[in-house]
Amino acid sequence: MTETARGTSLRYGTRPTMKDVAARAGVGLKTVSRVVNGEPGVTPDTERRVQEAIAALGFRRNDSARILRKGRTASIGLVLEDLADPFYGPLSRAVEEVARSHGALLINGSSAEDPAREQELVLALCARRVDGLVVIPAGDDHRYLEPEIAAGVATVFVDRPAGRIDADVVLSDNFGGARDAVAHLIAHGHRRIGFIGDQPRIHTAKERLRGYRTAMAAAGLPVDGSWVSLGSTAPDRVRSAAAEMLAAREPVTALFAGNNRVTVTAVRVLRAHHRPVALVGFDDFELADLVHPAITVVAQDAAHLGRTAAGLLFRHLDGAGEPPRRLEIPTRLIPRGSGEIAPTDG
Amino acid sequence: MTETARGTSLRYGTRPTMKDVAARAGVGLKTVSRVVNGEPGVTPDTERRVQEAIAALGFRRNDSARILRKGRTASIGLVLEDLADPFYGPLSRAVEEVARSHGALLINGSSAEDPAREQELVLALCARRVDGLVVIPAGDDHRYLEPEIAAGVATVFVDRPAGRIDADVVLSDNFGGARDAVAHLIAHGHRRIGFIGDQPRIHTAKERLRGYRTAMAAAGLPVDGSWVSLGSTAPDRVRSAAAEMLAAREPVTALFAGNNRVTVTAVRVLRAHHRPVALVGFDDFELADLVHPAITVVAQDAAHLGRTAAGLLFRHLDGAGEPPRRLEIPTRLIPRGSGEIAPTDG
DNA sequence: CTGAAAGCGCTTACAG
DNA sequence: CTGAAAGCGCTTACAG
Repeated sequence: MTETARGTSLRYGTRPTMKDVAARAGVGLKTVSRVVNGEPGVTPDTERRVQEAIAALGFRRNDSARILRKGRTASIGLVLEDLADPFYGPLSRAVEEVARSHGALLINGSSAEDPAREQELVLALCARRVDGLVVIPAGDDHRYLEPEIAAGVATVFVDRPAGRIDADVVLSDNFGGARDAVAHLIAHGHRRIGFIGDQPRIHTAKERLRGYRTAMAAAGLPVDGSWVSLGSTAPDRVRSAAAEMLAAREPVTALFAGNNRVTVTAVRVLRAHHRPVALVGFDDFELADLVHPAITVVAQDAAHLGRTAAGLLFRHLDGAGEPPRRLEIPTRLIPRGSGEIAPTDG
Repeated sequence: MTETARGTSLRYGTRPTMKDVAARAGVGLKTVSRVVNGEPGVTPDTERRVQEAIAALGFRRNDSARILRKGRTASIGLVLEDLADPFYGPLSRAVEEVARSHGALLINGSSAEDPAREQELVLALCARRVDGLVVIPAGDDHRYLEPEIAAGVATVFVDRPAGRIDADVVLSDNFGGARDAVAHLIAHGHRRIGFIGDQPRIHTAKERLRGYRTAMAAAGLPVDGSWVSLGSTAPDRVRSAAAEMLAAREPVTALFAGNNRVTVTAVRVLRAHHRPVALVGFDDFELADLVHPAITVVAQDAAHLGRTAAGLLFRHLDGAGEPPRRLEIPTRLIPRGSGEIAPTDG
């Protein structure tokens, strides 16, 4: 714990290096490297001396230096919309587990649904030389990533496809799930069904709208323009969209909510409404079965999305030279009550 | 896009360096460094030539090399229990925002409540030379961190204190919140109140138990041993603990649930129970107001915890040589219905 | 079994 | 305004 003859120290803010360990143990640098990395070819006696020096100095290998020399950083980046959103927590954790099983760390960042911030984050991660990227894109033009991908940064998009480049993508079956949800409402007798979704520039919103329209068309039902409302999922916007559909001369008798945030607000609006209205929401959430009526949802498996994307990423890093793929994860309709309410004509 | 005379290339997996840019632009290395870092002292013409070379080669500065030379990595580590837990999402996001405002990236890891995994993660982050650490500890002995802290890794513990070392910590007022919750139930007429909490080695569980006991004692109420059950928060364990308390000869008339996972299971158990039982839960959650009866909770502000911890961390990194502090974030009782149910004697 | 030299891609300190 | 040399802390390739 004291200074060595060669000036090595535990001074605050200064860390011992392999050189310091070598000097203290009276061996060469390479021998220290061998011990630290568990390489063979060191006599037990030498090894002991090196270990003692390591312990005495509190040495810990500087992985930044190692990374610079080796080329691989053993870290991957995950860019998503918002770490605080309950949909992305399980997705993140799943990516982390896969990374961990490959000995890699995870650097996480939120784009806040801002394309400029997404790009800034992604390029910062590339500058750190992450081995790969899992991206839930906010923007719709990812040509800025082309040089990085060409330089070897494995990249997989999740939840939404990449824009204007050819890259791996793992999606939920947004179209099929939405179609099933709306078909379910139709099967329960509804003819006037409203859809409140996220901003139309978001891929999932577009796909879910397409599912809605397809189900309506398949049943031979017309879609009144006032039944569809895409935009921000902020409570105020959703609230007024729902209020409008419910107050029309011929009001909707059922609502299809385009994601979990919309569903939560829709539940609050319907609770205050004078007449029962059916509801199916895209995305499951905790306690959906305890609300009254329990909420029928189209569940997507966020952890499955994350696991699949990370798996694809590491397959690339392990050298599989496969062309970009598009994988789709199925969704599941879970009837719980709110989606089975019969239409009540106003 | 073609090879230069000096062999620089866009070959897959190989990235151009400043040296390549310098060669192509016909300038020295230091000039490229100046342009890349926006340093003054470069003529417009030279700058243009360098920029052209950068664009042509698709150069992006390697921050690993930069970090090695500069000493600071501009990244901090966050070790928590489980990224998928809704309590940690907002906390993470808050830490990320503070890091971002200081130009730092966030490396995230889940300990899965395993002390060995916590240590492994923390030391891996130290080896990467993160500038600082925000730790939600799983273990209760953090002496392994002493050399790292001495070497200058700023460290702040959140949600639970560090074990056997003196370090900054930001906590919720677990004791006060629990005491308020139980006092609330007592004020509504309850005398036999059960407490189901997390494993007793976890600091928050101990503190909340202390709050429970203090409130009971303050009201002059005895606590029967069978009314307190600490352990895993897995649904099965919680379910049987609750069932036992409700089936006793003199059953509890109210439950205090020690965290959000316990609360969720308690709600399910009570829903199936033949007689109304009051419930207050520690931790708020989405839709708590939509369940019937709406759930009375003691809310803690996870984002506030994260923001405070990260703020403290960067104050240290910015050179404030303050001694370790212990900050406490207040909790808030939110009455919604389940906590105001009167006792019904069996 | 052991170690000196070169180099990873940058920045720093200095000289022109 | 510009650049050659040294060095950050490791690993690689090689020689003894």
